[in-house]
Amino acid sequence: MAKIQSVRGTHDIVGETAARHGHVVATARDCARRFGFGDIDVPIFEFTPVFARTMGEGSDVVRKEMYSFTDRGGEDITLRPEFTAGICRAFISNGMQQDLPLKFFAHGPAFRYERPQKGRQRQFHQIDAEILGVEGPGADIEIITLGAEILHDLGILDSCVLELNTLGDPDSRKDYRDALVTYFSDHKARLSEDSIDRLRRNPLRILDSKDEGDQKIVVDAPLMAEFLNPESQDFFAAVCAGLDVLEIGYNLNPRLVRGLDYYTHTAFEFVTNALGAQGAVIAGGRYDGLIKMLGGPPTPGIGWAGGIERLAMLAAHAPEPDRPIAFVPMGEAAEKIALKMCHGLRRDGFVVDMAFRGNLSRRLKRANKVNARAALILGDDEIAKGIITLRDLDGGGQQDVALDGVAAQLRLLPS
RNA sequence: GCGGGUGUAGCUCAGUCGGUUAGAGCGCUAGAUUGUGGAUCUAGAGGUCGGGGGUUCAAUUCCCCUCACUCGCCCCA
Repeated sequence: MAKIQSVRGTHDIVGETAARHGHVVATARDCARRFGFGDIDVPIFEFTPVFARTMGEGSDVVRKEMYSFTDRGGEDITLRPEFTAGICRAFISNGMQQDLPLKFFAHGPAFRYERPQKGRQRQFHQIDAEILGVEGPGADIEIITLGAEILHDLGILDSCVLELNTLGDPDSRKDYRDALVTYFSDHKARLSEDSIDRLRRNPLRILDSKDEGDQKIVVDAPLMAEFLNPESQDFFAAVCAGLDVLEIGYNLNPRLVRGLDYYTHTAFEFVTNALGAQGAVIAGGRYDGLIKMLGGPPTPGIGWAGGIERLAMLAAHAPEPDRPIAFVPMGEAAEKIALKMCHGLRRDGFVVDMAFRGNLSRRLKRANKVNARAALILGDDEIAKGIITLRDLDGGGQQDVALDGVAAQLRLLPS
């Protein structure tokens, strides 16, 4: 490593990118609050079993994508590859079952050791929403609606499609899985290598295979719908009906699946075709068996995660921040007065930028660069007269303003 | 983890069929304008041509390895 560089799959988030990321998070959090979600912040690392158990020992993420290490105390630790497991662990650790139902919003970095691509980094950032303790389809409707509304607020709902499916309750799901294994085993000879592997580890995922040969076999595979018991059918119908009422469009996709056993009922993904292979921008589902599996009280849950990098790439530019006022002191006496005046203006709510160096010309150039609305120029001349020069950087004119009238005069500037 | 593409200035990119001091635009610094920005003009700084090794009289250019980015697969947000 001749030149110091960031670790593969990690990126510095600066400037325009930082503004866009901030915009995604702010928009999502604001939206989540309107839906009654409270903030939660859980540790960035957990004991490895928290993730290994919840995501499934056989899943790719656990088998080969986790950042796991032994810490100095000998503990087996893993950087979070997702949010759900940590939030469920926090729910158990803090005895929150008394407060059900609970609705949480979280955001922050997550880590997966994957081959990086655009929209897929090793350190990436997610927004996350979870509803715990609601058995009925109302939670499914609300969590999906929240996702749609965030996309709407970001201005990208129209470029996304909501893919929707149900896995049914555990009984339906098990019956279906068995039927699939039987069916695909009969066609094993013609399945791709990947899918033969999936047959053992995660048969539902064969439905989602992109291999052409697999797809020919999948066409005639049994459908989940045939295995849904009446309760599961009613549940899914209620979810769809709720989305219909809210006029949230969706595409029923019987091949959208979740491999792990504690997933039940609703599975969904908001997908875009604008990001190549990394099309899922918000995805989630119901995980009624998860908290029990972690050793907590049996508690239903549903949630989703959204990729901030992906959302930020799709979303329109972040709104322009408030334009600053540039404060330009000339000379030592002015510097002293400026220090105090700047502070006062900032306390009054103005955005004030004061360059730390440079002559008048230099500082006005900087003012221009930071898109300042106006400049306040204070030199010996002004001090002698007890005024300050207010220069309108849009119009170009300037005027003398009494020192105690600056705030009032600044408010008069047309934006 | 598998298969392909790409790495030249802070940024976007030319270029060298292997040959003396590697270029442009934008940006940056300074001056024209010692207290007045945007525009213009002038000058300047900035590159171990991603890194290492090999072939060669000579490598930024050809070969190998490696690192990073990127496209697809896998997986997923």
